[in-house]
Amino acid sequence: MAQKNRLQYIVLGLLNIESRTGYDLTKAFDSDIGEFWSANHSQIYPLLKKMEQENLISHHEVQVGTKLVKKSYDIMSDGKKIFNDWLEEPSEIDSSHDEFILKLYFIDDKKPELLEKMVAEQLSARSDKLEHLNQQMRDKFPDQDKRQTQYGHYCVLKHAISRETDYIEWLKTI
Amino acid sequence: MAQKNRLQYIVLGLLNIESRTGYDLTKAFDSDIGEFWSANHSQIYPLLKKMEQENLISHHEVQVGTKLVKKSYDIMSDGKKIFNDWLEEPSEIDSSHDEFILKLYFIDDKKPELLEKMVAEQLSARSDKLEHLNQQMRDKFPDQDKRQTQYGHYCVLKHAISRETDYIEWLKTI
DNA sequence: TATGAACATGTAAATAAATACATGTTTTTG
DNA sequence: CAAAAACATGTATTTATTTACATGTTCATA
Repeated sequence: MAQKNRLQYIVLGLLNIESRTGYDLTKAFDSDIGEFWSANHSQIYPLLKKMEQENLISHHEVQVGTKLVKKSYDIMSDGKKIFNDWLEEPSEIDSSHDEFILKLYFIDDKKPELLEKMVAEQLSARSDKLEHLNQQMRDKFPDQDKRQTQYGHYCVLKHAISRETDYIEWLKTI
Repeated sequence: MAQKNRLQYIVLGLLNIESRTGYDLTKAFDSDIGEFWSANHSQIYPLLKKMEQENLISHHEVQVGTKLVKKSYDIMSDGKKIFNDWLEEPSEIDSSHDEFILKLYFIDDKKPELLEKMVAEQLSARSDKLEHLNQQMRDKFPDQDKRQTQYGHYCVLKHAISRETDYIEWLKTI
C-alpha cells in the first residue's frame, strides 16, 4: 500500500494523549516513534489541515510572548472513533515500517484485553513467518557449501531469522 | 530522502549476479530481499526503461514458446561502476528500510576487505545508537512507576533496544 | 543586549511507491 | 483438453514522502 494513511493514526494517537502543535508532533518522530516510523513537518502541517476539515481534530490558539500564536490541535470524537477502530484492526507485517509497534505505543492500561488479543495475533503471525524463514534456510543453505559462495544471501537470511526470533522473544515479554 | 534511488542499486546488484527479466526482478522481492525492501512491478518496468536509456543496463530478447519474447536485462560497465561506488559508500541507518543489509546481500567473496570495513562501520554506528537508546531508557523510565503509566512507550523503547542489541550480535557473527 | 539555537508554520517541487487498469502467453494439473 | 496458476509486460492514477523554499518569533546565554 502507499501506507494506508498510517501517519493519520499516529497523529490521532498523539493528540489522544494530549493537545499538541504541529511542531510538537514533528518532534515526536525524533525520539520514540522515530524508531519505527518517520515523518517530516512538511507532511504533518498539510495533514493537520486536512484532518481538521474532516472534523477528526480541531485546534485552539495559544498566545506565546507578544506576537506568536501557536495552534494546538485536539482530537475530536470522530477522530477518536477512527483511531480506536484502527487499534482493533489486525496489523500488517511490513518488514519496513512496523504497524504493530505503533499501535502498542498508543495502547494504554485501560485496554488489557485488546493488548492481549493484539499480542497473541502478532505472535502467531510472527511465528508463521519465522517458520517460513527457517524453511527457506533449510532449502537454500542445507550445507556449508552454498553458505560460502552466496555469503551475502546467507547473512541476510540469517539476520531475518535472528530478527524474527528476537521479535518473538520480545513479544512474549509484553 | 525520498530514498535516494536505492531500488536502482538493487536492480543493478541483481543484474550483476545474472541477466534477469523485469518479472524475475519483481519476484526477488517476494523472498530474500523482500525481508528488507519492497517494490512492485509497476515500479520496476519503468525503472528498467530509464536505466537502459542511461546506459546502465541493456537487454537482449529471449524467445519463449511460439509467441512470447522475453526481455532479459544485463548490467553494463557504467552500471557496474555506480553499483560498486554505492557498495563503498557508508550506509544510512534508517529504521525502516535497511541499506546495510542490501549491500551485504550483494557482497561477494571477492571483497573481504570491503566487507570488513562495512561491518566495522555499521557496528560502530549501531553501538552509538544502542548507547543513545539506553540513555533514553534511563532518562524516561528510571523506575517501575512510569513503566506502568506509559506501558506502550516503555515496550516500544524496550523493543528498540532489543532490536539493536540483536543487530549488533548478528553483526559480530559476520 | 546581541546572537545563535530552538521554536513555530507554512508551501512548492520532485521523487518514490502503491493501487488499479490492461492485456496476453505458457505451463501445470486435474 | 479445459481451466487455473504462473509467467510476462506494460501504463495511469493516486498517494506518500523527501527536499527545498520561505518566513518569522522566542528563549537561553555569553
